[in-house]
Amino acid sequence: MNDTKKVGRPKKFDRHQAVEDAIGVFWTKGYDGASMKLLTDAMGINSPSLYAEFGDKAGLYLEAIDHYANDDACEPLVALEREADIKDAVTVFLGAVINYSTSHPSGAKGCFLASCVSTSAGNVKGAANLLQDAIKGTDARIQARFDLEKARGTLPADFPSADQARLLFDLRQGLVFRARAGISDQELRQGITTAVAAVLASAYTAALR
Amino acid sequence: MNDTKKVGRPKKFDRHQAVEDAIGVFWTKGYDGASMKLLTDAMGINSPSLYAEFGDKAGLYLEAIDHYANDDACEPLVALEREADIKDAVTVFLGAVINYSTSHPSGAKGCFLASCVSTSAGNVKGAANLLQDAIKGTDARIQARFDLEKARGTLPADFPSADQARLLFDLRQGLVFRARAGISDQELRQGITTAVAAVLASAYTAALR
DNA sequence: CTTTTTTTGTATCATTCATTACAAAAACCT
DNA sequence: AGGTTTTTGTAATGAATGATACAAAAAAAG
Repeated sequence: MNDTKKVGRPKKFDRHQAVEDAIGVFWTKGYDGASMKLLTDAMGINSPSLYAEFGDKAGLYLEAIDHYANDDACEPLVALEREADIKDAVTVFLGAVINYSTSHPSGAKGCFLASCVSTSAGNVKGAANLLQDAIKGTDARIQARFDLEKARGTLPADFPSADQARLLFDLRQGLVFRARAGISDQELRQGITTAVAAVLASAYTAALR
Repeated sequence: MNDTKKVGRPKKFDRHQAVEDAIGVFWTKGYDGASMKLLTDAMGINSPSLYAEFGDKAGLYLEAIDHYANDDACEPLVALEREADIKDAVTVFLGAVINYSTSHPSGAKGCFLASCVSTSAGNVKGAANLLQDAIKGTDARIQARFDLEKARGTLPADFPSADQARLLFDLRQGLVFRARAGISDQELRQGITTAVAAVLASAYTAALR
């Protein structure tokens, strides 16, 4: 991208990598638990560099949230969009959520947004807004998959895709909450079938209403 | 209970009230964000009294979790058990969750367990275990209501009450997550009907499987 | 009334916190 | 090479943190 040679001593760190390292610390320790020492150690930079790059701790945090929320490569969502069959898609989505929240490479459990940012939402200015945007963005991305399926005729035309999208995402919060508490992926997986049925059930019960 | 006169200067605080005041601080600020100053101010005691009573900050925290998790009077659960009709019960349960997580008297948003304890689960020794117990206890309490309904014949005998209980509780985490992010109770309420249908749908779709 | 016991209140402790001053280092520019 | 610019690394800042020491206070016991 912007690898154009600039005057002055070159930076020793990659901005994206630094933010992702910071996410790992925030995610495991929470905003207040993530001390500058933990952050700089994990990011491999020293505090003056951090301050020059991100302003302050809160600035880094907001950028971490933004980076995390706008990561189009989020595995569960990609899986939801990848699988051809809608039932498979929802199933694989939930499986990916469980993988993600129980065995993330960073070692963190749960979800950065649900298990860290939510706690800090009222305490770090700007965090709540970013969190709301992330939630609504994910709702919309899930709904888009359902809408696609309606266009294909695989889901009935009156399938309430917005409602069911929120429902699926809400269910996900329950899974990552359990994962954060230390419940095993094996135990979590037992609920997948039920959840898939609940999310897609309105396709079958619609006629009954 | 133990109001038996004891020798020595009497305590100036009520233990239960102090713990509940502490919960309010932890809930809004998180474990690390809840400083001793904030805690002692809210509890109306000074730090030596706090340390004498609870050992240290972590001790107070664990007691707060225990107190919160074993509160049988939890409004949403009481409502779930109170309503005669099962559909009404689930509807009122979710409504109570929304009230609770958007307008709690303490001013805190979300849920103490989902929006505070979950973040600290890996960082405060003992918290994760208490959290798991709280989750499984709530699962069981919800399931009991479904089982009661099966015994009454209102729900079919093959209604998967354990699975649907976990589903309902997971859905709840999604609601309190949204509440913590600042989404209004009005907006949250729009999803209730869909959620109720999803939780009880297997009663109607069972025949189709 | 004195002693004993327990809690309170104040004042303080060493640590850790987020943040910054400043000089050496490493690049490009002329 | 000499000058300019930007980042690094070290070291230090004041403020806030969790936790205590200790004396005064308030009750029952003797």
